[in-house]
Amino acid sequence: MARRNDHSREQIQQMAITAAIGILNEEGPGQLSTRKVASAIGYTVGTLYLVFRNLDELLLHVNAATLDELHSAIRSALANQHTPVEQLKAIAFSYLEFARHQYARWSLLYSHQLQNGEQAPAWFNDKVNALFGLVEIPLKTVKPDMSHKDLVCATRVLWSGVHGACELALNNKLRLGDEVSADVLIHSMIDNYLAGLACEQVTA
Amino acid sequence: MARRNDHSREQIQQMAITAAIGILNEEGPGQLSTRKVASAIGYTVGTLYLVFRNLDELLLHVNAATLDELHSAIRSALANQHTPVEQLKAIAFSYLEFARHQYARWSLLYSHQLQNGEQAPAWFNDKVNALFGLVEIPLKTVKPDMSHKDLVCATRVLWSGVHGACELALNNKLRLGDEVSADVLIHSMIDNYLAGLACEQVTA
DNA sequence: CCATAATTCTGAACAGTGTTTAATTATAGT
DNA sequence: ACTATAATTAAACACTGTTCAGAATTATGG
Repeated sequence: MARRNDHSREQIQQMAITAAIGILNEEGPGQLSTRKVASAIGYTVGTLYLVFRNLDELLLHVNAATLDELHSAIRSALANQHTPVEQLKAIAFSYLEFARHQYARWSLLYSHQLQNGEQAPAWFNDKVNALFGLVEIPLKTVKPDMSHKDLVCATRVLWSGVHGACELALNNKLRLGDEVSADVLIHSMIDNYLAGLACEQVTA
Repeated sequence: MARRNDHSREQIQQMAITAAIGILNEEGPGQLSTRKVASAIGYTVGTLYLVFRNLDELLLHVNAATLDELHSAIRSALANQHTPVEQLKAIAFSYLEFARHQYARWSLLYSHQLQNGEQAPAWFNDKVNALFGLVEIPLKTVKPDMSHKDLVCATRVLWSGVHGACELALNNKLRLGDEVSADVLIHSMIDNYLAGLACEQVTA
């Protein structure tokens, strides 16, 4: 059999992405394979390679969908907060919550590396930049006299700091006792880093 | 052929670990396989499974060796620093340098997850704790009135913060411009977090 | 309406992976 | 010397990502 023409290429693409996300959520990253995705959408592997260059490209689209969901999760968490510090914490904790509840997809965001030194496409990088933008807005309110360079720097410090705490805490790599949790780490990180920025302001 | 008895189990174990490190350094994590390690030491896969339970256990030993090297790299960087803040920065920057120069092994430290929810053995966790201990010493000098809980917390915040900055910067996930680098992020992170801790002290 | 061209899709193949196990061989003990 | 024991291999199993010849269907042109 061949030439069913049941779905367009775009439809098959979207079906594959959805199926991959399903497998990721229900069976974990180790169980995701091209054959499994293909059979989940009622096709064979060959068809998958007609629609994606390789598995890497499929995963890139899965990651794009994840970035979109993370973006809207953060935006809705942001809606109820008014002071900039509360906003920054809302971002951090919705990030942590997302990592906890969508662990497989969240970790794929970082574990997935493009091969052969290929660059992610621009539309993908735009999604990443949009996320950093969400942090930059309240940060600029906290310290309006910041240069652009300092704003970029502070944004990345907060992002990678919170990310590192999430990653290591959720992977049990921090040898935390009962007293300290990821939440405590993030509170301390944000409070003290922002306090540090404020101190500088006084002495400058 | 069989029963050569050329090496003891411990020798084969050590040869395999060394060979795995070599492959990791020269060909990258994607090229590491049981057959390759086995042939590099002049044996077949079966012998490897006589000496390690599985590939996971071999990688655990590779990681243990990496932790040891990281420990001694930090200790030698620490030797020339005298003020606690300089010591904390020396730790952070030798961590960054280690990540840059031993990237494959450094990332294996975090990407390698034991399967089936198995726990790392105690002797491995001791090595991790020893690293955190290196941070705790100068941190306690900076702020001697800290509770144990606060010390554990601050240590992990600094560690995961610096780690997150290294990971994301080295993986090009931060969309940094030309102005900002991993070094700048780490300086900002440590300076402001410590300044934040100091501010608290005044107001408390 | 029919022949031909173009496309979709499959199924099998390839080279690789981790892991297990039967069989073989060299050594050690009696 | 003979046997029991331990070391080692080679082959197998079930999987992986990827490619590709060919089959089957649709679309096109005369």
